[in-house]
Amino acid sequence: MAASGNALLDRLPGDDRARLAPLLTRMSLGHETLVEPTARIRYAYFPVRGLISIMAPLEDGRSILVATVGSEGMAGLTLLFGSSTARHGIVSEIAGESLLLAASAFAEEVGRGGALRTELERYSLVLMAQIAQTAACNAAHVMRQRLAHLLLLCHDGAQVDTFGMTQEFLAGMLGVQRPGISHTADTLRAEGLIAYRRGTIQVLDRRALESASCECYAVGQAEYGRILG
Amino acid sequence: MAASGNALLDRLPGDDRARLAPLLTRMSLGHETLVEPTARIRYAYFPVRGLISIMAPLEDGRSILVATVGSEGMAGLTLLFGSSTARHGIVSEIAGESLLLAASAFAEEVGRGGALRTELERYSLVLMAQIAQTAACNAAHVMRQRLAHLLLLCHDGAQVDTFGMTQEFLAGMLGVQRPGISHTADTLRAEGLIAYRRGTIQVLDRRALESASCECYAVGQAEYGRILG
DNA sequence: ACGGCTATGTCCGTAGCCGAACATACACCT
DNA sequence: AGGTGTATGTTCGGCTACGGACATAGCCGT
Repeated sequence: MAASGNALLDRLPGDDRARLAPLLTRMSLGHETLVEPTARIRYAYFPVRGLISIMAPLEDGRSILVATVGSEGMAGLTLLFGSSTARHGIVSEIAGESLLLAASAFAEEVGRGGALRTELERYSLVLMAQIAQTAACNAAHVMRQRLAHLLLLCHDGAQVDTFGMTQEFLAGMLGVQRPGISHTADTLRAEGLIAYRRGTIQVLDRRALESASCECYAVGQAEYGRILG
Repeated sequence: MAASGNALLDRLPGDDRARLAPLLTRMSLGHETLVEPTARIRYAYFPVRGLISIMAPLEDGRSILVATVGSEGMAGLTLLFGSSTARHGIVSEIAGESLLLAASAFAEEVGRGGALRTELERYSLVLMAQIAQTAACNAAHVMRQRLAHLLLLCHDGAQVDTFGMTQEFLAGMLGVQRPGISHTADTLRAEGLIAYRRGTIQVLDRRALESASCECYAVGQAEYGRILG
């Protein structure tokens, strides 16, 4: 069977994948909200390209990024533990494609206690570590580091150097003012790390971007490798 | 059977509790580190009094609070998903008592797929929501709100109005400078919300403390009620 | 009673970010 | 080609917290 492009699915044994394959629907996602906070989660999302974000809503109307999901993971993980009501927003931030599995089919599959359940339980550890790292990051690191971190995640998700992303969206995810992003992005551009124009960002020097980022990007990668690699 | 004092355990059916009871060891905890990051998790901790914190380590040596565990929860939750290596520090911040369950006995019990496993899977949703809220909180709220939030959590854990806690520890948990806590705590004292002296804090006006706190305290309570209440 | 440790109070200059407004300029649509 | 909407650039004062230092004072030991 051909690889799906999603790492969680592609690590499953052949028979599990064969059973799941006909239940998966491939869908193109732009920049759009997939699930609003407090809404019902209708699907589990397995990205193959693009970037999905988990956003925590605040009373003042803002929503802050707490984790991202690319082709290495799954969005809608609370379904695994029987909760089909979203506490957080699930937003497609970078256009791409995802494999969708209806909540009912998902529940049936993980109820079998097979490989997918085991895989997702481990993935939940990774996600929890990522969220915890974000919490520490938001308390300890400055905007330049956090922006570089986020751009690396975007770069990974997009799987190409150039992807659609506005400063407005970046500011919203980090919970900072848009002019702050404008200024910080400008220094990254002046240093040759990135280029951008009206809604499009291009990564020019990924290595330097990793240096500009805080440790949190590397920590996330390492945790994934430690638990699921 | 008498109530253990830990809400997770006390919600279990009688036969599950009877099976677990002889395996639990009651232990007094002061202000001490229970598990260092990267160390083996030897026990699951079910607090009955006191407050345990989950701390995310940073490269610079600091550790930031990402969640707290009181008598409503359990520390060492990664054991549930088969990970016995701690990514985060587990620290007893406020003296109290916990029921300890050895990792091997814990694994055997949750391997049965009984009530404890179900309960803990739901609790993991609560914990994940709490960590996500901390991430948003650290990005969006000022020190006064965050300190009030933390003091409320301490108050809940201690179960009395007066408990041992230094400004140094508070500063470490929030990832801020100690003089900042000194100044902020002073304003709370001037307003009559708390009193303190050398390592001891007293909550005088809990209602006002809730008003001074950000929404994050109430959100945490609500999520617990929604998922486990 | 005394000395020493630790917790707390206080100060200062500086950095980072907020909050808000306004100016510019690109891209799309007609 | 022109108009419109949106993305980006830029400025400003003000506030919060940093980072580091030093002073005070309560508590514990001997």
